[in-house]
Amino acid sequence: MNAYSFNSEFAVNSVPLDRKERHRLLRKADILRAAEHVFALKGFYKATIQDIARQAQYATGTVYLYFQDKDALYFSIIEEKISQFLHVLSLKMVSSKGGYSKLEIYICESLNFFEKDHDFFRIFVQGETRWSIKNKLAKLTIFQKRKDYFVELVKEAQSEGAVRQDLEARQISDILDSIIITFVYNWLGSRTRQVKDLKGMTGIIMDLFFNGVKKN
Amino acid sequence: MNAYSFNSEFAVNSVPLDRKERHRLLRKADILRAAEHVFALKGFYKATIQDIARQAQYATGTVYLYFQDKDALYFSIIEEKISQFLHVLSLKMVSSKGGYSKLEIYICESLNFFEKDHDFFRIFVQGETRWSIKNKLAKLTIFQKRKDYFVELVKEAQSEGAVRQDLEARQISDILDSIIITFVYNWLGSRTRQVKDLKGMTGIIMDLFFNGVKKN
Amino acid sequence: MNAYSFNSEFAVNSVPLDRKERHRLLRKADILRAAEHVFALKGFYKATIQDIARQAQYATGTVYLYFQDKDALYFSIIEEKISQFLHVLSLKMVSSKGGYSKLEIYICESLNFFEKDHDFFRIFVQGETRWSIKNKLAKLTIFQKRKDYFVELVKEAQSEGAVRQDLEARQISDILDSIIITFVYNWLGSRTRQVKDLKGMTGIIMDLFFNGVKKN
Amino acid sequence: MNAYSFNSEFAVNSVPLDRKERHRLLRKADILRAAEHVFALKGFYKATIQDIARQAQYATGTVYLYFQDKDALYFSIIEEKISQFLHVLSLKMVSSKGGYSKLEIYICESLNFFEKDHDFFRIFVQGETRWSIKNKLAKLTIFQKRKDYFVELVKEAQSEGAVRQDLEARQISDILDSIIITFVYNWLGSRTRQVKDLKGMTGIIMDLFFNGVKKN
DNA sequence: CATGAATGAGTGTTCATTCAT
DNA sequence: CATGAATGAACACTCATTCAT
Repeated sequence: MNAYSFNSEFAVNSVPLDRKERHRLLRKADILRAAEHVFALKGFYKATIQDIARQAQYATGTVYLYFQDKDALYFSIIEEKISQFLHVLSLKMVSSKGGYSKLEIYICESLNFFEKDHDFFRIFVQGETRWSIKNKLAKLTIFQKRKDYFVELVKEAQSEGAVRQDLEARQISDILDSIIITFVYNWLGSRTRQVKDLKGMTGIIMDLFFNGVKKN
Repeated sequence: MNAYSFNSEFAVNSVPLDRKERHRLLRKADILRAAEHVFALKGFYKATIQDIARQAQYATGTVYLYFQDKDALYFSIIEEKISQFLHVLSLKMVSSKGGYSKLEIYICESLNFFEKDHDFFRIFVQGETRWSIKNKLAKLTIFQKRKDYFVELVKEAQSEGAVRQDLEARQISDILDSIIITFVYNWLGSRTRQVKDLKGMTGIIMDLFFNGVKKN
Repeated sequence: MNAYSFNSEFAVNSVPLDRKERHRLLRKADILRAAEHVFALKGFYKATIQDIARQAQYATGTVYLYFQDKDALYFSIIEEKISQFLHVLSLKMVSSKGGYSKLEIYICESLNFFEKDHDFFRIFVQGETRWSIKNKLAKLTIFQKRKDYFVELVKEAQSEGAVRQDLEARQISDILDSIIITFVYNWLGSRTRQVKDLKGMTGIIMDLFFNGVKKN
Repeated sequence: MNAYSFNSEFAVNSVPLDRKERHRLLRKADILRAAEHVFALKGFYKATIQDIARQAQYATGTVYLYFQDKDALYFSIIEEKISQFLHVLSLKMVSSKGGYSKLEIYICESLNFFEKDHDFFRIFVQGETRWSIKNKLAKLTIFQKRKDYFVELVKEAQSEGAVRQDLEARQISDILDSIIITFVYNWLGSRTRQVKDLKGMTGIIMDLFFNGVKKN
C-alpha cells in the first residue's frame, strides 16, 4: 500500500471519524482497490461486478452497499485518485519558485503517481475515451479540475517568459500531458524495464518539451 | 466519399477482379463504412451488430457473411484504414528529399487523414486503449506496421542529423504521434472551429516538435 | 381453442395479411397464451419470463421480440381479451331491444367469457388491484373502455325506467360487475361444480340484481 | 390511533402480561402498523422489508425477531385486523334483535372499519387475490372465520324469512360482501368525497341488497 | 447469397434473510 | 435483544451469433 491507496480519510480529511464510518471507508477502499485492478485488467465493459466483488472477497450485493452502480464505481476510482494526486501535488508545490519549476514538479509527480499505480494508469487512459451522459458530467468535475490546474501552471510559465506565448496554454498543457502519458505507456510496455525509475525521466521530458527534438 | 473510403481493391490491388468478387468487396465496404460510423458514435461495446447492419441497410446475418465476428469487423476497419493511409503516404513520400521533409509529410498526411475521417479518428483513439488477446495480435500486424514505418522515418532524420540521437527513435516517434493526436483531438473538440484547415497546422507542429515550447 | 383465443386478426381485422405478418401474429398468440396461463397460475410477480417462454416453448429472448417488457406483455393480455370481449358483445347486442335486455346480454356474455377462459379471469381479478404508472395508463384505456360501455348500458336502462335513478349509473354498474365476478369466483372455486353451465346463471343474477334478496 | 390499532392484547386478551411481554407486543404493533401502511402504499411485492423497518423506525433485522418472514408479516396484519373487526362486531351484535338487524350492523361496522383504516382496506382487497400455499392456509383460518360468521348471519335472516331461501347463504353473503367492497372502493377513489360519512351509506346498501335496482 | 427470427448465455441490480457485534 | 452490514440467489433484459427459409 502506497501513498496513493484508497484511504483518503487520513490524507485529506483530518476530522476524526467514529468506528462505523472508519469501517465503512475501509470497505469502500477494499472495493475500490479491487475494482481498480479488475477494470485495469479487463476494461470497463468486460469487467463484471462479480469479478470485482470476488477480487475484493465480498459478495456481489455488497458492492451495491457502497456504490450506486457500475458507473458510479468507475468514476469513484477516478475521482479518488485524481483528488489524491492533486492533493499531493499541491503539497509539493509549496516549496517551488516560479512556473518553470512548477512544471517540473508536475511532470515528476505525474510520473511518480502512475509509476506507483499501474492499474490506475490503464483506467485513466481508458477513461479519456469513454463517453456517456454521466461521463460528461464526471469529466467536467474531476478530469477538468486536474486539467484546469495544469493550464494554470502553463499560464504562469508563459507570463514568466519561460514558455512561448503564441500558443494557447490549454493547447500546450495538452501536449505536455500527452508526452507524459506516452512516456508512461512505453515504460509500462517495455518488457525489459531498463529504466527502473520512471520518475527519473523528468529531466528528459522537460528537455524534450522545452527544446524539442532538434539536434543541437 | 473521399480518398480514404473503403474501396481499397481499386486503390491497392491492381489485379482485375471478376464480377462476383467485386460485388463482394462492395458489400464489405458498405458494412465497413457503416460500422466505422456506428463504432465512432457509440463506442465498441455499445454499438450492436444490428445497429451496424441497419446503418448499412443490410440484415443482421449478412454482416457475418463478410466478417467472422464483431471483433474481426472492428479490426478490419483499422486494418483497412491504416493500410490506405500507409499507401497514400508512400505515394506522397516519393517526391520527398530527406528525413526532415519526410517527417513533415508524415505529419501533414496524418492530419489530412483524420481531418477527412472523424469517425475513424475516434475509433483509432479508442482502439489504442482496448486490450484483448485478439487485439494484441491485431496490434502486432497493422498498428505495428504503421508504427514501424514511422520509426524508420525518425531514424532517417536522426542519421541525417536533423533529430537528436540521445533518444530512441521509437520513443521520439511515439511522442510525435501523441502530439499529432492531441492536435486532432482538440481540433475536433473545439465548438468554434476557428482553424478550418487542420492540415494547415503542420507547421506549428513541426516547430513545436523540433524546437519545443521554450520562448526564444 | 375457443372464440376468445389470441387470434384477433381473424376475428377483428378483415384485411388479408402477408405470410410474414401472419406468422408473427401466431407467435405473438403463442406467447400470449402461455403468459396468460403462467400469470394466472403464479400471479404477475412470481411468474418469470423464463416460465412463460418455457411454457410457450420458446427461448427467453424470443419473448422480447414480441413484447417490450414484462409489463407490456401483461397489459397485452388484458388489452386483447377485453377487446375481444367488447367485440363479441357488440355483435350480440345487435339483436337486442331495450336497456333491460342489453343488461341481460352483458351479464350472459360476461359469464360466457370467463367460463371459457379461467386463466384470464384470474388475471382480470388480479389486474384490478395492481398499481403502477403504466398500469394507470392501461386502466384508462382498455379497462375504462369496458367500464364506460357498461355504464352506458345502465344509463339506458335508467332512462327507460327499468332501473332506479337515485343512484349514479357508475355506482350501479360497479355493483353489478362485482356481483358477476363474485358468481364466477364462487363457481371456479367450488370443487364439485354442481352447476355445469355458468352462463345459465344469468337469470338468477338478473333476479338478484333487480329484485334483491328480499323474500317475496 | 383508533379502535382498530394493533394493540389487541388489551382489547382481546384480558390476562395481565408481564413487562417483557407487553414490551414485545408494543414492538410487534409498531411493525404491523408500519407494514400495513407500506403494503397498502406499494403492494406486497414492491414493499421491501427495509421500507417497513424504516417506516417503523427499527432496523431491518428487528422485523425478523417478531415475524418469521415477509409472508407471515403480511398475514399477521390480516389476522390481527380481522380479529379485531370480529371482536368489535360481536360487541355490537349484543344489542341486536333478529337477522335483519344483524345484517344492518354487519354492513355498518364493515363500512366503519374500512373508513377508519384505508390502508387495511387496500391490503384486504389485494389479499383476496393473492394465492400461494401459505396463503391458502391463512385463508382457511382467518378469512374463513369472518366469512363463516357472515354466512351464519345470512342463514339466520333466511330462517326468519327476511331473506330469500332459494340461494345458498354462502352465495348471498359473498354478494353482499362484494357490494360493500364496491362501495368502499368507490368512496375511496372519488376525489371529491361528497359523502363524508361512509358509514352513513348503510341504508342505501341495505335497500339495494334487499330490493335490488328495479325502479319502484 | 441474403435474411431476420430465434437462441440462450451473460450481466447489472434487487432484496429477503442471516448473523456477528 | 437490537442492529444493519453482508450475503447470494433470483430475475429482467440484451445482444452476439446461428440457421432455416
